Parts: sequence; C-alpha cells; structure tokens
Amino acid sequence: MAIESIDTSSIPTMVPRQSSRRSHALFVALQKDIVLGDLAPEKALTELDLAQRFQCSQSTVREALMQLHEEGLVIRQPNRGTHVAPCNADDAAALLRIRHEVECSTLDRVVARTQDALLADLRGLLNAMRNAARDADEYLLSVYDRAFHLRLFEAADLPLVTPILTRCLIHNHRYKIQRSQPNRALDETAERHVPIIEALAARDEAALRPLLSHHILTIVDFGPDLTLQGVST
Amino acid sequence: MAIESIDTSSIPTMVPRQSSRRSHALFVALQKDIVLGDLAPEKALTELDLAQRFQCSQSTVREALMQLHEEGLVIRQPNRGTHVAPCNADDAAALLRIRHEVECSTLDRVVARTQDALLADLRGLLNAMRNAARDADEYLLSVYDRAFHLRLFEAADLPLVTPILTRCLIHNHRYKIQRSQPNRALDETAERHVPIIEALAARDEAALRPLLSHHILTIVDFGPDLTLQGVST
DNA sequence: CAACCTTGCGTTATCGATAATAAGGATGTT
DNA sequence: AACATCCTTATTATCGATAACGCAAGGTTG
Repeated sequence: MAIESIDTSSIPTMVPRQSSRRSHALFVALQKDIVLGDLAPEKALTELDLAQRFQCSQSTVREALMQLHEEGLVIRQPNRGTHVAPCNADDAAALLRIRHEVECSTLDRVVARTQDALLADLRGLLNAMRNAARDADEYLLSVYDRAFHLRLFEAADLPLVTPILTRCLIHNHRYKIQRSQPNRALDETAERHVPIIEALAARDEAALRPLLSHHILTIVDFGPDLTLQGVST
Repeated sequence: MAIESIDTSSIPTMVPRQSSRRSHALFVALQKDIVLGDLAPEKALTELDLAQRFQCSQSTVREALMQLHEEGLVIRQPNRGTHVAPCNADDAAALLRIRHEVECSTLDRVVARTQDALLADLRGLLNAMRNAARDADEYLLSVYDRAFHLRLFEAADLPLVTPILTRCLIHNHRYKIQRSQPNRALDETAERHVPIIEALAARDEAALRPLLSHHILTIVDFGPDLTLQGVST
C-alpha cells in the first residue's frame, strides 16, 4: 500500500476535465490506442465506421479526428480518408531535439515564475506516476509524465508554444512505448523526476538545466547519441 | 513587364489546392484577417455569427476554426467560445528559436535529398515573391515566403515535424507584419532568398547553413539579439 | 491500342435542427 | 448582508440526412 491514491481534483490540465464531451472521450480513447500501437501506423480510419463502433454521430467522430490530427497522430486527407500517422525513428529524433530546445531554453522563465502551487502539482503528479508504476500501467505512467512536463512548462507562460510541446511529448512517448520491452523498470521512470522537483524547489537553475537536459535526452535510446550532436546541455 | 506572372500549377502545397471546400476557403480568409490584424488579438469569434456572415452552416465554420486552432491562431474553449490568439513578443521569440532549430538542424537531410524539382519549385516561389513585392502586397509575399520555407523543409522528409514548422512560420509572419511600418522594402525580402537557392543548387551545406541561420534570425528585429543567446549558427 | 468519357463506390463535407453546457443575474432565504 | 438556488441567455456539441468529391474500373471512340 505505502502510497495512497492521489486526489485527482488537484491535478491540473492533465485531462481537460471535459470528459462530458463525447468527442473528447473518443479522442482520449483513440489517442491511447494509437500510442500503444493497438491501432497500427498507416491503418485507415473512416468516420462512419468509428461512429457506429462508438455509437455516436459522424460529426462527433470528425471532431475527435481533428484533435488527433492536431497532435499529428492521424493524417487527414480531404475527401480521401484518415489514417494513423507513421512512427519513424527520424521524426522521433527530430521531435526529441525540438522538445529539448523548448523545455531547456525556457528554463529561466520557469524558475523565475515558480510558485508553491506548481511544486504541489508536480509532487502530486509524481505520486500519480508512482501509483501507475506500481500498477505496471505503462500508458497511465506516460499520461502523468506528459502532464508533469506540461505543468512545468506552463510556468514559462508561453501559451503559443505549449501545443508544440504537447505534440513532441506524445510522439516521444509513442515512439518509446512502441519500442519498449514488455515491462521495463517503470518505478525508475517515475523516480527520475525527483531531482528535477528538488532543484526547482531550490530555485537552482544552474542545477536544474543539466538535470532536465539529461532527463530528456535519455528518454529514448537512439543508439550512439545521435540526438546529442550539437546540443548544448 | 519585366517579371511575368508565374505558372501557379507548378507551385506545390502552397495552398492545398482544395479551395473547393468552403471550410478551407473560410480558413484561408480568417487566417489572413488574423495575420494582418484585421481581427485583433483576443477578439471573440462565435460560430453562428461567422456562419451567417459567410453564408454557410455552423459545422463549416467549426471546421475552419479547428484548423485555425491547429495553427494556434485562435483559442477554442469548450462550451465557452473562441477568440483570436494573443500576439506576444515572448511567444514570438520562442517560436523563432524553435523555427531556427527545426530548419537548421535538418539541413543535412535537405541537402542530401535535394533534387531538380525542388530547385525549380523554389525558383518559382522566388518569382512569386518578386511579383508580390512589385505589387506591394505584403501578405501575399508572406504567403509565398512560408511556401518557400515549407517546400525546402519538405525535402527533409520529416512529415511529423512539418506542422510544427507551419505553426512557427505563421506566427513569425504575424508578429512581423503587426509590427511593420506600412511599406518596408518588400523586394529586399524576396531577394534575400536568392543566395539560399544558389547554395542549395551547389549542394554546399557549409555555405547554406550560416546563410539560412542568419536569414531566419534577422526576420524580426527583437532588439539586442535576444534570440541569438546560445544559438549556434 | 490509346485517350477519353462515364458511372459506381467509398468517403468526406455540408446542412439545418436540436440538445447540452457554463456563466451570470435574479430570486428567495437566513 | 451573505449565500445558495433557480432561471435566462449565449454559446458550443451532437445528431441524422443529404450533397459533393476523388478515384478506379469499365466502356467508348478515334
């Protein structure tokens, strides 16, 4: 037991609390299927099919598909159809570099604006990750992991950049999960966030920067650090 | 008439040729209004209003708004409404840095895959820019400018990254246009692309990299080069 | 045989109407 | 005066039906 289930009401925009919208529920469900690979890359999705399968109208499916398109998880071709996006190593590496740039180059802003509420939220998400790891739920762990990094970036107050980070995060995780052995050390993934919270709590940007940089660059193993070329930590 | 009008059939995905879709026409129109500032930041947009104004149904407006949301030009709040996105200097600077990372760090791939068709398309777009500059049409110039950089990036063959570049480009231009004096030297903007084409035609990556880097970093004047901090050209 | 038209099919795009949601103001209660 | 509750209103969300599109297969014409 040790770790008790966390109060979900304190979790921020992790899931934008509007599960009341059917299109959003559908979006979340399809997102999970795609990230986990249950819907394989290139698989065709048709709106009326999904509508029947999920007992809702075509418009609702459309809305969900457009949200997935926005994250780059599906590709919509006008009048032709929708298919699940590919999952290439080259794209994954490029997206990881972009993520590194986004998260690291705005750290000064994050540290300058860190408040207690942020630290509390991050600790809550850390616990959520621990619980997911204990339950061996790799996907749920990735959900909270994304929520953690998004919440951190929220402090930078760059609303127009947030969607880019969102896209990078989901594709990082998709690539990682699709290559991962069945059950890797999930607790370890959760615990990797501890030093980040500590450095942030101490407002120690000099310590935080290399920690976060390393954290990001070692998420996926791209072999002989291709992603490190020319990246200043 | 020195410069003749170019054959638009040779222009690539500049405007995805489906102007037959009403939602896309609406998207293009609203995009222009927002980038030019005719629709001011924070202005509220309601779906039924737009539907009446453009003589189409609410669903069509919805689709257009979702496409704008995807580019970050509007912000949609579930059940609450839609408003034009803000236009902050901080966001603009961050997006410019991301754009720099995206375009420059993939140059090796671009050069390795450059074919004659690419060079032909880029020269066509250069001519289109010259025509727009001659006609003092700053917006049209920006449209072709974006098409130029997107076409260049297309050669990198990183389809999951392209939407990120699209978003950066549109926001770069939006920020630039909203701060520009009435009629700056538009021809100059067009001509700035000439050395890029030449270096690319010579497959000279060593020459191309600093050219493109400088090209990007000097698009908007952010004062004492804030954007250059820690950016390796 | 090649180029061109036609038609059928799978799919998305658009429409108009109705339901659901959230916010703020009015109302009544302590 | 403070507070909860109910209503009104502005807006999006969802529905079901129909129109439009793009492609491919097959037929037609020179």
